[in-house]
Amino acid sequence: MAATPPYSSDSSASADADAGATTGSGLTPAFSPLYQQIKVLMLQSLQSGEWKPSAAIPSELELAARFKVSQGTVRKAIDELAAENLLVRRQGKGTFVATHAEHHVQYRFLKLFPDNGDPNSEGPAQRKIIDCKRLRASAEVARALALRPADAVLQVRRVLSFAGVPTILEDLWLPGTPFKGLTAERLAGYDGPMYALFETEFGVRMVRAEEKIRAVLPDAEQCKLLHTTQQTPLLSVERTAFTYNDTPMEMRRGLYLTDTHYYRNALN
Amino acid sequence: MAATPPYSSDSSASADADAGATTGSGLTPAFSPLYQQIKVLMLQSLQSGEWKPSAAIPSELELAARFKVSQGTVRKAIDELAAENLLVRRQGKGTFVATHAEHHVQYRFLKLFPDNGDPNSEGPAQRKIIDCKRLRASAEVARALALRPADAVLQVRRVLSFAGVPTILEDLWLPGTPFKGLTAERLAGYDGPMYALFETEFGVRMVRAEEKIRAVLPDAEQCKLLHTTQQTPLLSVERTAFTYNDTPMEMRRGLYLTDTHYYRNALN
DNA sequence: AAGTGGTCTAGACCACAAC
DNA sequence: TTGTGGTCTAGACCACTTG
Repeated sequence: MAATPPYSSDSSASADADAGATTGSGLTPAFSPLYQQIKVLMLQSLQSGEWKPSAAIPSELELAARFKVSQGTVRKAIDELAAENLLVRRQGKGTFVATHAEHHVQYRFLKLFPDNGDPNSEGPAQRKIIDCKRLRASAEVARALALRPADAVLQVRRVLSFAGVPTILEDLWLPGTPFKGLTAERLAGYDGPMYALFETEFGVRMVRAEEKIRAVLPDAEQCKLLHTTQQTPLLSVERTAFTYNDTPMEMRRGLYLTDTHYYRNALN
Repeated sequence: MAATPPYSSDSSASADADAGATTGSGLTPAFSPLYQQIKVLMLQSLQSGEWKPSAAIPSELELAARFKVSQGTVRKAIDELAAENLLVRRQGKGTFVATHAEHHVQYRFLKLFPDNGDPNSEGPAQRKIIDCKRLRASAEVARALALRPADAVLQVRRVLSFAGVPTILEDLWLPGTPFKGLTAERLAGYDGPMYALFETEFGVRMVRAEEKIRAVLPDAEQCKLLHTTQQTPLLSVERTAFTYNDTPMEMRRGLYLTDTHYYRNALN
């Protein structure tokens, strides 16, 4: 890029791939700025495993040289990836691939907090795997995971307790193929967040998620596991988690007891 | 800034105020980059009403001249303000002060959606003011609004219906002083979002909010207003909304019926 | 054609961390 | 001292909107 001016027709941003600033098909000029093309290339490095969770990526100057653009342009690409929580910048040290492990908050996607608002006040959660079995996807699960109906899925049921009090009952479903080999023992033996295990053991990194929340009453079995009554209303939290490329990789349904905890959300 | 180098001790970013790059009190050097100081100055222009909701702010070059910095520096300040939804950029037209009115989504802070996920499918909500009265703040409300207990507050109760079905029952409390003159008639006569009325009539712009969500069972009165039974679990959504400077300006408690709707949340 | 935001560059220098 | 991210600048040019 040092030789060719920006916005020129020669917008080959890298040696191995031409992202193409304009995919002119007549409709929708689809102009894409250079830093967006760089971002796509970096996303590929993340997805392919070239850059692994918690590892440092090349320095900005190195990347600028590799992609033949200025440092400012790769900075803008990194800025966006950092804003999406895919990368973490550390001044003086480098830029690192984000991870669900070694994250100072244990559960990044868990929005349930004790009434006093301080998750540290109750210590780490106790986890108990109730069940983990292989079965065929129901219509609902298949839709959520973009599978064919009756494809193999893994189903896990577990209970989370805080200060010894059962508070969350979770059922979750994972696509069978990427998670082949996952067992109840494997889950029980791991002491970090589940999403951290997915990263290290199966190379699946959850990037974002969506939740649908409702108020419900539990059935008899759910009551027993949560030590509560059928008259106690619970939060039903249905989550779909995605890897790169918006690929759904987990469907989860949680029942939250909210007598001593609440679901916190920030609106901007 | 054109004459003095960056990071110099003469970091007076504007003619009328010296934001001071370092408030050196011995501890915590508190280094603040230039664009952050610019951001603070722009925040003051927003807060003081110099720049009003939906109006255009000066162009980047004008601001650069006013603050005696480069265009890139004011861009970075604007970038952050836009990321916080305080400003909206429109290429070719200018940068505008964000507003709760004329926003293509009617209720920016309302996260309840119909099961099909499309809020347009059910048309606009019907609003009915049940009550609007002046009273003294309870301990809980006083705490949430940072008032003294027994200070005057306004209490409003209303019901929102979708397709004719009562779905949300809301109680909300506003500090008496800033909202002096607000009446049920005033609320009922306005057809835009409540937060838009707050902007135009009282000069109060809600900037962000926090919600605490629980599952609850309604009492008899709540049941009547929502046309439901005491055995139907509801979402209790407790919201505190803030203006500039993190000043709480509204406390609200909503009861959401979630048999045909759900609360949607995006996790990043 | 003029004005506004958006992109890109090259270079200088600061803050922070590690050796 | 070196290397990394972070800030700031000045200038060129592109994309979009409006007259």
